[in-house]
Amino acid sequence: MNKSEDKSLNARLATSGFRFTPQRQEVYDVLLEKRDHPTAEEVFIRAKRRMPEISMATVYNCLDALVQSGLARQVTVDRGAARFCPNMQEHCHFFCDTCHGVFDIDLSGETSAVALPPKFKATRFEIAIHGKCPACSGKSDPNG
Amino acid sequence: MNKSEDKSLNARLATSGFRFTPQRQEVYDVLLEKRDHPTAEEVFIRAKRRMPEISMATVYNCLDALVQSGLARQVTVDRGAARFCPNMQEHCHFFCDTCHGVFDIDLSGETSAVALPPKFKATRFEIAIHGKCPACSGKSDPNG
DNA sequence: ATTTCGATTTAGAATTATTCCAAGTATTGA
DNA sequence: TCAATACTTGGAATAATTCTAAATCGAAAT
Repeated sequence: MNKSEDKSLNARLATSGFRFTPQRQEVYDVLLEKRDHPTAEEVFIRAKRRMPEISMATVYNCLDALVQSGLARQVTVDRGAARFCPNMQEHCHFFCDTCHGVFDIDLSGETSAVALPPKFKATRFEIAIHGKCPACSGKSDPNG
Repeated sequence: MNKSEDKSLNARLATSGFRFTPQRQEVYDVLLEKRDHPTAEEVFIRAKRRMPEISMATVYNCLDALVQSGLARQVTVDRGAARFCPNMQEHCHFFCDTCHGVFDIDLSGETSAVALPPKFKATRFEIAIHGKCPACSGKSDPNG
């Protein structure tokens, strides 16, 4: 599945000053396999299936290396555990307040034009949308 | 200073099912006095100056009541402590990666038009912009 | 003004998410 | 192969927040 990803993983890590390790490969594979924005702990649980010796500290280390290498994004739902996403295309996130699912929303074609005051220099931006996903649109929000 | 705020504070709390208390008044006053997006702990320290008996648990409780009553917003900088903001006008936040300051950026006049897929229902959105504030535009980023 | 009942406050314990640490292991370059 | 350094591991430590139980307070009805 990730034959083609392998080379780019190794190269990407290397250009950011990181070494290629089996753990980083495994963590990256976990992210690519199921793109449901898992938390570090969820990544840990999934990675353990094929690599039972892996530790939580290593998962955090690997995720950090992937983020710094531009292979994954850290997604912050307000409070709670950080989530991780290997989709590096320009997109934002939709958080379902009912089922707590996280969905990628494409942003291509948007002409974002927030007018910053003079001298403010933006390097990146995040858009988080909260609401109800299709599966939960009928249900009432348990959180009120 | 907040003679006029008082009534609205009381009324807002009431319509959300909360009681008016001196602690909630104090916490709200702290937010209104210095709009630098303090964390719960910073609010706690400031509130203690005039109300030495106040506890951290109460500060969290009050902040939560204010947020639920629509008097304040919780601002999430990625990871780290939550910050609080009494500006309820439509705006987004600019995070300076150098001095870690948080700035309100006006959004009035923006025609945000993120195209959501069918059946997604948005209730609110957050835009976070990261970069350098005017004071830090000259400096190099200590974080790389 | 007094009673009453539920909301609120408090201090501290508990929990959650994450980072730090020291020791052993693996990887890369000479 | 050997040295230097990065990486992994398990566990301790930390940071932020939530929970808990008991005391207190506030609002509404007497």
